[in-house]
Amino acid sequence: MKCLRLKKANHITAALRSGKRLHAETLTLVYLPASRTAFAVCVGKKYGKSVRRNHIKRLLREAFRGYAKDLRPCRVLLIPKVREEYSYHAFSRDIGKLLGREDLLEKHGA
RNA sequence: CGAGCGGGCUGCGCGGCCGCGGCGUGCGAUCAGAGCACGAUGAGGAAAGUCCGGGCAUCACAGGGCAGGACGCCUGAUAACGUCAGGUGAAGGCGACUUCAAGGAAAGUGCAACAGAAAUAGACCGCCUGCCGAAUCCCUGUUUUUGCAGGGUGCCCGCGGGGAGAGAUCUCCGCGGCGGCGGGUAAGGAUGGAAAGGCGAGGUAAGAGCUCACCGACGGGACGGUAACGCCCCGUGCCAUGUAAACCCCGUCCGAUGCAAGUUUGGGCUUCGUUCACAGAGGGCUGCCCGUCCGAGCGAAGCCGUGAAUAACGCUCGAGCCUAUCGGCGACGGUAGGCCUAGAUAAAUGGCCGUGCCAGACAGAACCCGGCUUACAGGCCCGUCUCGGAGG
RNA sequence: GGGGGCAUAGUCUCAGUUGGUUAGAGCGCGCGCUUCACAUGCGCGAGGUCACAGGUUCAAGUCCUGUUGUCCCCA
Repeated sequence: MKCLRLKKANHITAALRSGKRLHAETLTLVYLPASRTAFAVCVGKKYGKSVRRNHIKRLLREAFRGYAKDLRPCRVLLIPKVREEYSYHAFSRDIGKLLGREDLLEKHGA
């Protein structure tokens, strides 16, 4: 799971510049095919104070974790949309929907 | 029973599955890593605001003066403090108790709008009193002014008594009013945050600390207390308002910068230097001055930019925590025993299910401590505590 | 993480003296005049919890303390 962290600043800016953007009800997902799978979450100050921001990041990581194993190698940014309430279920459902639509998930066992 | 006051504690619990941070052990084994398994461990009372105080680090071993800043009843605690404890005083509350940046306004300067007669100082009204009823007022001239001269307007009202006169009326005295001028006074006066100690009595023409009692103020002395201060006695007739979170004075304290401090390792370029001495420029040490250091020994300084806005160290054992005991009213300190309790770097604590009354407030470590301040759902405990009601 | 600044009318730009009684100016907005009409010009007018909460003072936009928002700097 450690290897999934996307840290390099230039990687993030490259993904933001030339990656493909997918929109869902609760979040925006940006991805760029790469040799290794890595992801990052974007939660700035506009989402609230530190406790609230940390909570959003945890929910996003937890939701993405469920799909990481089956993902084709690419770099992914997760950007939530500002709203009153956040939940694990909504994030998980939307990530699954977006990844399935782009056919990024390998058929497990195929 | 009701309403309060003060103090303290806690800050969802349990079970299951999946997942995260660094650490240890083992496996693994590379150019360097990584990865896997197991184990214990992993946010707060405020981690927050960054308002104070320290440690620590660099600048110089932390220097002198000015400027600047902070604090301000007393005593103590402490590494230190603007914090804490115990007291003093003042204000508030029936009370338990609470609150207070609480030195100096006779060292000096500034400010005090509006209102009000008057604002740090006085006489507008009023009160009392003396003289007067062309008192006065207006104009002109003159004079430094007071004033003087001339002209004009104009000669107060009521009551009582006496006198003169035939009467109309005139005149004198007393009292009162009205008015004019002068003097006394600071009792009273619509204001104001503040009005020349307060209140009562005596006193007086009216008044006034003018005199007296009480209270207050000021000065001196005795006693108690380490002290702030308290209390008592004596004296002074009483005199200078407020503001120092205005400048200021007095006392105490403060070097600057802050872990993005700073330390370690490697590359390139430029500049300086010629080993001593002197001088000048520059830079650092604080805003200024002084003073001082650097400017070297084959190095130094500056810049660039790569590793690298992903290196390592600093980075967690510390004025540490827990228990017992002793000293102290207490803050706190001593002794003994025990314990090791996050160290991340886009940054770790979450998700789902079950369950317990309710879906659980404020909120997330970033070098570390001591405080302060601010935010906070709910729950629990303590007290010879206070007030009110009822019963015995 | 650490250090520092700012907040006054309408998401505008700013004054406001040593605390003093009515918080002003420009642009904008509204109305009227001018024009055939518009622009310009002229006149009049509205519009303020001085970011919020306490305190000092007789009196606070101003002084002090806390809170909130916003901006800048530091490897």
